[in-house]
Order: sequence, then structure tokens, then C-alpha cells
Amino acid sequence: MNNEETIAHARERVVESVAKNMHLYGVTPSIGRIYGTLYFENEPMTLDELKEELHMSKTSMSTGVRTLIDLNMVEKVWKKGERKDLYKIKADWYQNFIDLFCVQWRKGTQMNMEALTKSLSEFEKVLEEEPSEAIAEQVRKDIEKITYAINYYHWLNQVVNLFESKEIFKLTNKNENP
Amino acid sequence: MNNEETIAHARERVVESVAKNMHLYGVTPSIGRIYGTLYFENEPMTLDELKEELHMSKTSMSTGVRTLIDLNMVEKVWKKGERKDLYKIKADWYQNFIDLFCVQWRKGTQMNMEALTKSLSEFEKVLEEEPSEAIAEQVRKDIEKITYAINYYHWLNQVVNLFESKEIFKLTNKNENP
DNA sequence: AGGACTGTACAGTTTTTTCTGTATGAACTG
DNA sequence: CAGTTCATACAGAAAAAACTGTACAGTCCT
Repeated sequence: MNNEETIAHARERVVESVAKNMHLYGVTPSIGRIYGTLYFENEPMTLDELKEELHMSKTSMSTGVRTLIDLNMVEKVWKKGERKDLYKIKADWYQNFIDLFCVQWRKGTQMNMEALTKSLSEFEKVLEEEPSEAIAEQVRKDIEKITYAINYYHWLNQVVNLFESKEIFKLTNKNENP
Repeated sequence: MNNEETIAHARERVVESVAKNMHLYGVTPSIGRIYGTLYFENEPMTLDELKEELHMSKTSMSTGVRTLIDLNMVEKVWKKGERKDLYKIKADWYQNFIDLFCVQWRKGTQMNMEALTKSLSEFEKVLEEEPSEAIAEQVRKDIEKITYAINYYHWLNQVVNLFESKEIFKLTNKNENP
């Protein structure tokens, strides 16, 4: 096996591994492969180049790249005298992780919080109407559970803040060598 | 709307919201609904009760419950004089989050690390063979990228450790009231 | 303005995932 | 031991997701 082949294989291994774990970012392996390809390619790439490299349709490249742009993992760049759009990676993996983590959990937290507070106030209203003791007992238990959940989401929000504020970097040594 | 209905609706809203966000735990909404149902039910439930409640097949309940058990979110309990298996929730949401987070990211990190170190050593071997300057230049760039990635995963492991060691609780007030 | 080229919307196809019904083996009951 | 009652393996149906080809609107060039 010559050098070029060795290099290609070594790259492919990494790209494939990254792609396989990309589901943690809510992204399919195919899109992960786009990311990996852009990571190793030193120059920004066009949709056609990606299509060529990955043997997939241009449509898929288009939507895939857009997904990555939405995730803030890729950006469009402009080059003089080039008609095609060029895309390059945004290779701050630390920031990517934080962005993703925060967006995902913030969103989940918020949705659940809305449901929880709404239901909580309904439960409280039921209690105020002096229902039968059986019902009151039941509702009290439900309120307890909802309160637990609300507290949990408050905590989760604190965790998210820890990342969003970059405070997490003070607690870990970001550039430590292996 | 009478009290029972109000209660049922309020519960449903929360269950549905939790179910919808359960994908963050790598679980489908259907399975999330099992979890939510068990959360509000004060007594452990059987597969048949779940089936009844959720209007789904018993097979789905069986596999769904098992998934939740694997995720350490539900446990089987035994009750005297009851032939059917009973399942109840493990309602330590903080621990659930940590377990999930750690397992997911630890696994992803490990897989990628294996690929990275393997490819790194291959790249280094190529360099040792004194290739053409063009190739050497390329390989040096690749090695740089791989090193960056390795550093990143080291950092990520530190983050995971922060959770696994429960140190995260020192940095957030877990039981703060809203 | 006309022609060529590029990115994407959309509809249809393929692949994957989820869900169900049937069948079976294990465990309990009398 | 025979008769129930469970849970679940398995195969197939239904639903969802990923992917592609075609068509078209926008942009650039002459």
C-alpha cells in the first residue's frame, strides 16, 4: 500500500468514526460524513465536490450542508471568481459541543416547564375547590411530583448555564496535552 | 369539566411533553409515554395495565419497558401474590441525566479515540518513510487535525468525569426552590 | 435579452424504524 | 400432570425517515 492510499484509509477511518457518533449531535451518519470530509479537506468545498467525494446526490449535499450550517458547524464562504457556493468547517469543537448541548437541553427544558407550570396551576385550582379527600390526596401527590420535576429542570438550567457562560472551561483544562 | 377530567388532562399534558422530549434520552415518544405514565401512577404497573392505558400492543409494552430498564429508568418489582411482573419508575432524574450523559458521551469518545490514535500512528509512520515534500506537508496538516481532535476528546472526558464524580452537584444547587 | 449554470423545492422511491399479531416456552395453579 | 397465564421471539405490516431525480427560480456572463 502506497502513501496516498495509507493516508486515504487513515482519513476514512476517522471520518467514518466521527460520522457514526454524529447521532449524538442529532445528525445522520451521512451528514456526519459531510462534516468529516470538510474537516480534512483544507480548502472550502463546493456541493459538487462533496457529491463527487461521497457519491451521493447533490440534493442530499445541499440539505446536509444546510443542516450543518443551522447547527453552526459549517459556514458558507465566498471566493473571488467562483460561482459555486463554497463551504468550510467551523472547527471549534468545544464551542460546537456547548452550542449543541445548550440548545438541545434548553429547548427540552423550556417545553417541559411550560407543560409543568400549566398543569401545576390546574392542580392547585382543583385543590382550592375543596374536592373529596380521595381526590385531594391524589392531587397532592401529583403536585409533589410536578414540583420535583420543576426543581430538576431548574437544576438542568444551571448546568446549561455553566456551559453557556464558558465557566465550564475554568473547571476543566481545555488545552491539556494527552 | 369535573375534577377527574381536569386531573387527567393536566397529567396527560405533562406526560406528552416529557414523551416528546424523550428523544434526548435516545428513546421514542411511545416509550417516553410509558415512562410518564409510570411516573404519575403511584403503584407499580403491569404490562397489561400499561397496554390498557396507552392503547398499544403488549409486545410494545414489553420491549418498551425493557428499554427503560436498560436505561436504568425503570425497575421490576415483586409483589406477594401477584403473578404478573410489576414495573415502577426509578425517579432520580438527576442520576438518570448523569447516567445517560456519561454513557452516551463516554461511548462516543472512546470509539472516536480508537480511530484517531490508530490513524495518528499510521500518519506518523508515513512521515518516517521520508515521503515527497507535498505528501509530508499534507500529513503534517492531518496530524495537526487529529491532535486537535484528541485534545478535544480528552477535554470531553473531563467534562464527563465532572458529572460521573457528582462534582457537578457542588457547582450547582441541586435542591434550590424555584 | 438570451443562454448557461447553480442551489433547492417537491414528489416519488428506497431504506429504516416502529409497531402488531401469532406462536412458543417458562412459570404458576390446582 | 394438565390447564392457565405470562413475557417475549419472530415475522410481517405500517409508519417514518433518508435519499434521489426532475423541475424551476435566481444569478451570472456575454
